[in-house]
Amino acid sequence: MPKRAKESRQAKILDAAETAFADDGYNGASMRDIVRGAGVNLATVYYYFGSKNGLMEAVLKRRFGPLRQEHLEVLRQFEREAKGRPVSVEKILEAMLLPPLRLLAAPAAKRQAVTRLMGRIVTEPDAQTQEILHGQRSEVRAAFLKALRASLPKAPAADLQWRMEFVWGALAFILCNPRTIEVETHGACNPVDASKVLAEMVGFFSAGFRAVGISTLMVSVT
Amino acid sequence: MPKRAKESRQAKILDAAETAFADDGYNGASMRDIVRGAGVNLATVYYYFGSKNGLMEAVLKRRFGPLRQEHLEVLRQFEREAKGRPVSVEKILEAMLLPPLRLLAAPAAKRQAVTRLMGRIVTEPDAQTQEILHGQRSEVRAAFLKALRASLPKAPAADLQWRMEFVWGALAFILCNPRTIEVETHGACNPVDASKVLAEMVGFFSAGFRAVGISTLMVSVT
DNA sequence: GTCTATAAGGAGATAGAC
DNA sequence: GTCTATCTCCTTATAGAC
Repeated sequence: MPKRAKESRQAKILDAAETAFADDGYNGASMRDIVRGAGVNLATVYYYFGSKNGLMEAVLKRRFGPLRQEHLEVLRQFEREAKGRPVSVEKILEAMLLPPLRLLAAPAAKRQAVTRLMGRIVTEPDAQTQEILHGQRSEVRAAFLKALRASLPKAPAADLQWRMEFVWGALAFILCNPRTIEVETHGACNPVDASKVLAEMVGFFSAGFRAVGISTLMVSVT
Repeated sequence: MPKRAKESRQAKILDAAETAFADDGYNGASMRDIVRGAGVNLATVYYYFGSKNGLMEAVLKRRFGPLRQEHLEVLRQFEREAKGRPVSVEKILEAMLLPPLRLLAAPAAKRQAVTRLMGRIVTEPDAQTQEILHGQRSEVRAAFLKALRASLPKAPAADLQWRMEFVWGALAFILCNPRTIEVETHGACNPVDASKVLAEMVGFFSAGFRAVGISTLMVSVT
């Protein structure tokens, strides 16, 4: 059996699994759904991936590995372009948002599954899943936090961290259910138009970052 | 059997179900887990709620109904206080964020389940679940959008809608997994401190809203 | 490497006694 | 209203032929 055929077989399984996990979640998707979608035998999946958990792990690693790399590469590229000066908040935000949003511009068939899975995974408190991502996330977060601190040296560190969390949250929300957004806004917002989304997010969040520390209102929560 | 006992029985089931659904998701939580947590017989749940889906519906309605009411009430209160003038962006944000964040300040035992369930539900693309929330969400969104348009009359409507989606997304993220945030920020961010979170969010997002339309950068996404 | 067949158990839901 | 017992189906996973 040639190597190309093997790889295509595994890729088919990963594609089907990605779609199924994105649609129904880890527990909701069954191995039988997945093998039906991939057009392979049930035992084949266990031969290649060992277990349902192993399959999920492979699905996540295939996507989040390259994404992490791209995140770090784009940021480094902007740092090179800045030639020693701190990178602007706008550029940092672009580096945070562009790699994931680019997935929204992927071919239609795969697009929805990839992004929904990503958005979903971020808010899925399942311990095993979280652990798979922890290492990658920490590294990316640390890199962006460092860039933000250099760019906004006067801002308290905790404020920057909070704001970064808000950005990740908004991003996850967009990725997770673009359809809902389109429906709830009666078509005014079209999440598939990635460059528009990027522009909106950068404009919105950069203003927020630049205002850090300006107004600190306190409200009692009772 | 006195009415009080009945209610307490149903409430116990709802509490256990809320925790289970928040922990493991709809598909991951089993009816047997739930009855174990509630200390009741399996058949009791079917007697009161008919099916697993009916139980989920009841869980959601118990929380989202009052939340919707509170959202609208707080906004109306601020509108009264503004005496005909538009409500400030800061106040609108407070009205959006305070009711859900207040749940973070609830008694520790229930707190986590309620907020995680809410955060999770928002990003759960399950069709049935989404439908349960659609009506409530539309009404709340419309009310806040109207207030925002009155407060920022020069801003393009689509921009305001995008920005509102970002706020909901960030909120869902905080509610969903406060623990992850605490861990990933090495304790710098403490999501349980609701008034701090509110202040951070209002400060961040109000600056973003006020900057609407100022800078519209366009980046090619390729 | 790929298949069939099946093990072993958990799921949602219900019938019917009390 | 509450319980026991059970039905039926589907789940993950594996053993073993080819």
